[in-house]
Amino acid sequence: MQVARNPYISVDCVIFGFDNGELKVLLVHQKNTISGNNRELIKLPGDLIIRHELLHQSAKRILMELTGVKDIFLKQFGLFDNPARLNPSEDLTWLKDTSGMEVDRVITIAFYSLVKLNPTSLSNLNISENAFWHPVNNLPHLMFDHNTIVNEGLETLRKEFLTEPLCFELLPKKFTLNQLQNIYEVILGFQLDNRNFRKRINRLGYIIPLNERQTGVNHKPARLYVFNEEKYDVLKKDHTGFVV
Amino acid sequence: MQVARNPYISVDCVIFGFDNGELKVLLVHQKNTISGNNRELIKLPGDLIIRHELLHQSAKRILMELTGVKDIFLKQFGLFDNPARLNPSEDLTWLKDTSGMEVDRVITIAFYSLVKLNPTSLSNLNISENAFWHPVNNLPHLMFDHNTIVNEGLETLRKEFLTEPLCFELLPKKFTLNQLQNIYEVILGFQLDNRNFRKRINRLGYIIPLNERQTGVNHKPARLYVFNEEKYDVLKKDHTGFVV
DNA sequence: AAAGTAAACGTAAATTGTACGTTTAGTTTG
DNA sequence: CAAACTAAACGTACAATTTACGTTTACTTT
Repeated sequence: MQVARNPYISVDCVIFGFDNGELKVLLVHQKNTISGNNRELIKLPGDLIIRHELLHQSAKRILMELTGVKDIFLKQFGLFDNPARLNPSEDLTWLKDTSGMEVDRVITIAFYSLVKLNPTSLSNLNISENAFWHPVNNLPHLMFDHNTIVNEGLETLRKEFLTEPLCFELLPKKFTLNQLQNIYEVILGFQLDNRNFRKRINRLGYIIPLNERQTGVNHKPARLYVFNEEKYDVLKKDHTGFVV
Repeated sequence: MQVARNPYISVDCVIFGFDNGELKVLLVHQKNTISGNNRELIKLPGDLIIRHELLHQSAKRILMELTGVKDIFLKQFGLFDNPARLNPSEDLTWLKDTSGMEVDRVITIAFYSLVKLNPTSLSNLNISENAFWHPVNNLPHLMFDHNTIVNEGLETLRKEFLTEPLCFELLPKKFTLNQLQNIYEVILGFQLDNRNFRKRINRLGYIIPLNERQTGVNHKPARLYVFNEEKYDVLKKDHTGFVV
């Protein structure tokens, strides 16, 4: 803790990981160094900000230190400022111990992100032995108000998933329609009709079929597609989609 | 400035007012008390937060002091934390003068709201002579990064307007379909076909026709409708509306 | 009584949504 | 090498919604 922190403002990151059909969250197992307290402490990745640091930078720094990942998209989605959100006897003691500062009230700004986990990337977080992925369902008890933060993050993710092309964060450059459909089913939480899904995708005009096919599968190989962001931007511009 | 402030965190409010077909923003004209500076200072309603205050409370307090309005819905939509957002020679001087504190960096949390302006309510803000409504188009130069904050607030408003029943914030309990349509046209910024608009509304199932009619108009009086929030909640629950 | 004004109803074609059945192209197995 | 297996890919019929218009109705003003 060499660098000067701001004792009033922290950042917490809700990093969702899509792991082969299951949605997970990145958590950190905090070694409990407080004397006389033996409870397991689990929390979201987060920290007090450094004095003149941009909050996006704080979030990136925290993730970099923890996982080694750079260039992750991060979106601010919430503010948690209830003065009672820190348990005075436990959380504040912990904060004082680890930050070395007098802390009386901390507001936290929450960010979320969505990354894909697969054998070659993040599934094995060797960088920090304290970080681990946990399914979003059946979360353990987290420190502070972090259970609430995860739930609001999940709500935000589902909402944004319907209006932003977040799905492509989870796909390789070239993907099959079934991979795309699977992601929708996992995030939205229900099944879609494959035949109607294909028709819808083909109508969109910005998910482009290639003359390439899947390899290494033991059945008819599927056609590969790419997302054309330029076409997306043009076609979405005059899309009203108004509901009420 | 008797109460202890937190010198790192402020709140800014982007209050949109719907004034008979025109969208306005609430601004405050700041009397310039800094010696040797005669520029007009205009800004959003905002302030440093009080030490242990909830940020929603800060926003409500600021609006109450300024306009006398209570019970306004407020939604956090943004975070503005660029250390360079305050002009050191001008903005920081002003902040130090008015708050009486040493200030080196202030992050601000932005909230927005939407209220209706009409002769009997807020159009004439007698409560504070410094507050005034200004059309969202052709905004003057505002202090700090407040022009940016207004623009992002407007973007958020338009987005949320499409998925949340915000329009009813602007309507009396009983309203005509043309009043409803007018609000959509002003906020979204384009015209709608009246006949198709009526059909869509009738299909929704939560905007209920009454056996009452408009009075005091010099043409065929329109039927009055009410918004049924309970039906809305039920009907919206299983509305996927997914777009990709 | 006629003209003016906005409300309210209606209709036909195109597009999209929904619920299914069938065929195709590859791999694996006997 | 043919049969079985697996998932991909195509198709069809009907319902619901969207889109672009024309027409009628009810009230006020001249």
